[in-house]
Amino acid sequence: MKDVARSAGVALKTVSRVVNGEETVAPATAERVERAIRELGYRRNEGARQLRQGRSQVIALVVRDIADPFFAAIGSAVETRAEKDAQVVMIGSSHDEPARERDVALGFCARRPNALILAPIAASQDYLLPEIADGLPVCAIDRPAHGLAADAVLSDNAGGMAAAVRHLHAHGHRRIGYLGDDPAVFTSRERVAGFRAAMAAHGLAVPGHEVRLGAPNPGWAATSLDTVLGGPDPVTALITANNRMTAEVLKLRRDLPALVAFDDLELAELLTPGLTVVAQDPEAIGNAAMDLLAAPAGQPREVRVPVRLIPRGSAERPR
Amino acid sequence: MKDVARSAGVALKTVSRVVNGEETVAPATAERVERAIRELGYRRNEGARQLRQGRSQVIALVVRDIADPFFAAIGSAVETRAEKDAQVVMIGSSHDEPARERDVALGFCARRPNALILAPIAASQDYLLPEIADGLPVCAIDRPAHGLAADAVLSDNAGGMAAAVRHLHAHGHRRIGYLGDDPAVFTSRERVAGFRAAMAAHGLAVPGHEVRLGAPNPGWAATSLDTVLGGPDPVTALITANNRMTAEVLKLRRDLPALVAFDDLELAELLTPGLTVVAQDPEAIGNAAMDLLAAPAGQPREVRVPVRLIPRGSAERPR
DNA sequence: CGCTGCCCTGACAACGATGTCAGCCGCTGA
DNA sequence: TCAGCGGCTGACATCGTTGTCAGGGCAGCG
Repeated sequence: MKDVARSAGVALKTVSRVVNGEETVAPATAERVERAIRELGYRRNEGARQLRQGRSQVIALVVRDIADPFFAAIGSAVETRAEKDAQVVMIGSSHDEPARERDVALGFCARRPNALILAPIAASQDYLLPEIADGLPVCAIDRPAHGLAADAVLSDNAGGMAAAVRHLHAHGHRRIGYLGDDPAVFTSRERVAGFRAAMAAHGLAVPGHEVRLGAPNPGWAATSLDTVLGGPDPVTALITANNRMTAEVLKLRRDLPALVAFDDLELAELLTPGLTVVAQDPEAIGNAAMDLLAAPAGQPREVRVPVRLIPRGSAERPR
Repeated sequence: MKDVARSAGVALKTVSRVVNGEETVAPATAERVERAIRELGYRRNEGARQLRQGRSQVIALVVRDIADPFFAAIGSAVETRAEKDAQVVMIGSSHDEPARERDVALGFCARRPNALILAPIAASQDYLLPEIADGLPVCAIDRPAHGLAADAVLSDNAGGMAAAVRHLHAHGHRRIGYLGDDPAVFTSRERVAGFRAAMAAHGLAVPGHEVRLGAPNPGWAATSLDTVLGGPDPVTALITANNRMTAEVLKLRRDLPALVAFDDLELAELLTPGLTVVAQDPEAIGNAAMDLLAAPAGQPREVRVPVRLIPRGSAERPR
């Protein structure tokens, strides 16, 4: 900047004005400065700018795993929105480890981002309290944050399960098995509660052994499948409540009963039969988070993003 | 920092020393400072640090689309490596638009990252020359950069096609159709050249109409399929050279001939039959890029990352 | 002609951290 | 006793940018 000023024969401040497109510079002067900028290949140092102005034009995004298509899609939506305001996105993954969530989030905070979007894993995010006190807007996605007042954008988990049950019921199923995640997980609790409520609303019983909640690993998936399908009176339909469980189940058996899966999968339509899913809307989640952050409020807000049932065959015809 | 210094009764510089873990601070003093840091919730401002030290601990990553599983996996690998050095990752997508690639990359450069990893789209990346002159290490991935001397990490495209042809040949196929991307794309040229070379090496002819190169949209995929499968003497096997073409082809027909697809797909093993692919190794690409950037050299280097043929059924049994 | 007000420009301090260098203190050894 | 040294600490300048404020020049008006 100093070089530009010297080359154009003006003061630093004038270069600053030109760079920022302020109106109060004489056209001839601006022209000289711009030529110098081009000739010298000058580019503003955003770090210094951030130092002077307080916050950098950066959105920090902490997800569970950026390689997960769901979070990758959220990242894509956030990035598209950020770009409109000349902001950039820092992305980090917690890999479902609380300590890593904290380290990554605090590492981001040290860069003084404009806002933080976080998919909470840890039991508490109170480590963010100093940052929030310092004016950092925080928005939780996928699950609510704990230990602090932050906005949250969540999928309509219960509504999705209601749709799944309604769909299966409409296709004649009365005994529906449910394979979900560990109930320690917030979304798992919401989904299984939604499932039970929907079953009750249809006057359907839910025997204990037909709801299986646990970590979606191959072993647990296999025993769970045996339990719900193996007895004298097996279920005629199945709901898998997350995509890892869905994948395990599909790998284990070709002769599954009617199936609705929570979470869409790439190529789900190419399977035989096509996989009927309750799809979350990651773009909408990312956009909603950006909306909340753009319009700060005194009170923490919660946005529920609709999910959508996509019939593709696996739940519609008898096997 | 000023508050911490006052609270601990020391000078700014001493706080700085403690924060940076320098040895020359008396244990009692360090203890006082650390307590003050905890009590005040002080966190170093990385922007200011960057200003003083020249570069921030940031890796900039520009991909074609972060929602693409291939690039998401690269991002994940880069992030894992970066985290080890307390670096963070800024990710942006060019969405295959040259202007956007440039804007995103230069926006990142303004943050003075430690290094830039870029999946080139534009005809030239010479807009980066000033940054490189300023000491920014740049590494291209997926495709080489043009207009500047930069390291590159590329998949072994030709080797992958050789493996595909070898595999199909071993399973008795002599007439192999090839559906690839627009030859304006670097990887497309490498792959089709690899295909032709491998066919020649096996003494197989490649009639012109059996190689179809174009943008992987539904219309082009349909006419291409008709061309290679429709004549009096249709091919008995097919290679799809990128995952979008693969998806289009799979959607169009159930009764495909033997098929090898370049690029792995989520759930490819669950299709009927399982999809035989030549899988790229995005983690290895991300890691190789980080390796190159960590060990700068005078000369630009090129790393070829091996690909791997994964037989899953679509190429192994007659249909 | 002098005053007012506007347009344009520049000097300077400040953002938060760290590199440089100087200085204080107590101890060692002659 | 005192020079010298090593361990520890602090004052100050600096990184690149922008907010604040002051001031020069000129047109318009009385």
